[in-house]
Amino acid sequence: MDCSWVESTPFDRKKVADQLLRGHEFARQLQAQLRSGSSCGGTDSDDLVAKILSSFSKTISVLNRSSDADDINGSIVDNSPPEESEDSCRSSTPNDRRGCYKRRRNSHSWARDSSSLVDDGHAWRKYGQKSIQNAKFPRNYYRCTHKFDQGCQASKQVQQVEEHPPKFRTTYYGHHTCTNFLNTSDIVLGSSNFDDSGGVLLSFDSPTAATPAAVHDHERNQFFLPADTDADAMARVVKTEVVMRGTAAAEEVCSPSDYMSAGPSPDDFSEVMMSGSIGDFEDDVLQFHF
DNA sequence: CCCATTTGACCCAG
DNA sequence: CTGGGTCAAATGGG
Repeated sequence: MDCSWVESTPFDRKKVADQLLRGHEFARQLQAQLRSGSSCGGTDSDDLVAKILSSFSKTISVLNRSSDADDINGSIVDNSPPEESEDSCRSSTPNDRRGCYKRRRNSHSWARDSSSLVDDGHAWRKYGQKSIQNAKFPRNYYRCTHKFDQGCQASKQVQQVEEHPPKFRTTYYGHHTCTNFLNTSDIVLGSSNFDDSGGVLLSFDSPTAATPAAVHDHERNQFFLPADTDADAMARVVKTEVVMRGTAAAEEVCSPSDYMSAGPSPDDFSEVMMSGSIGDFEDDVLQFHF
């Protein structure tokens, strides 16, 4: 229910809706190309990816300007000096934890289902476990090990959702800003896991898309990549999504204009992939939430 | 001794 | 008020 940015200005709202629709349309075209199988190395695909990137970059840029630097900025980068609310309240009154933490609000998240507990290449520290109502299995809460020494805001929840074919749902929140990766080379595009399962579902949810136009045409932007989608094509779509997310973080570090004009280099992309912990794609579903 | 996990209490959003 | 997310003391392993 957090749509403060939507209410900011009608001008921004229209801009966001326009850019989302553009991105949506480009994505649809890209999807068509992927399905027709004529995308390998084609300049059309690259062109579309560039357009999608541009649209979503602009969208994020507008969002970053419109929001009060709370949700989007705060959840992605903790570049700003950490407000000492945490420390102060902890040190002053150890037994009174009222107001000592903020519950995560509508931060970006994406979920993946897997049949086993796979290592995503990041160091996680478990900090909680809760039994969830109407759920057979407890939910486990993890944060990045480098939350405090590097201010990494990434966290994840893992919950077993099925027993017989064991199925674990991992939901990731926030982005890794830490630099500790266990094995980077294996994580990104180095595997042939793309083609041995039933395909991958990419779902770009938009919980903040209260914009009428956006909701109308953009309720759920899904890409289903068939099992025979080649790794290259898959990488393009995922790259699109990941760079989108990386953009917001990048804009905190460098200036938006830098990013917009130059665009992400392949190196940037690799780094974003890492920090997003988009790992191997052996699993069934990979789902993003914005 | 250090660090990760466990676990009950605490806190907040809905 | 309740469910769920987080904290932090206690505990255990290396």
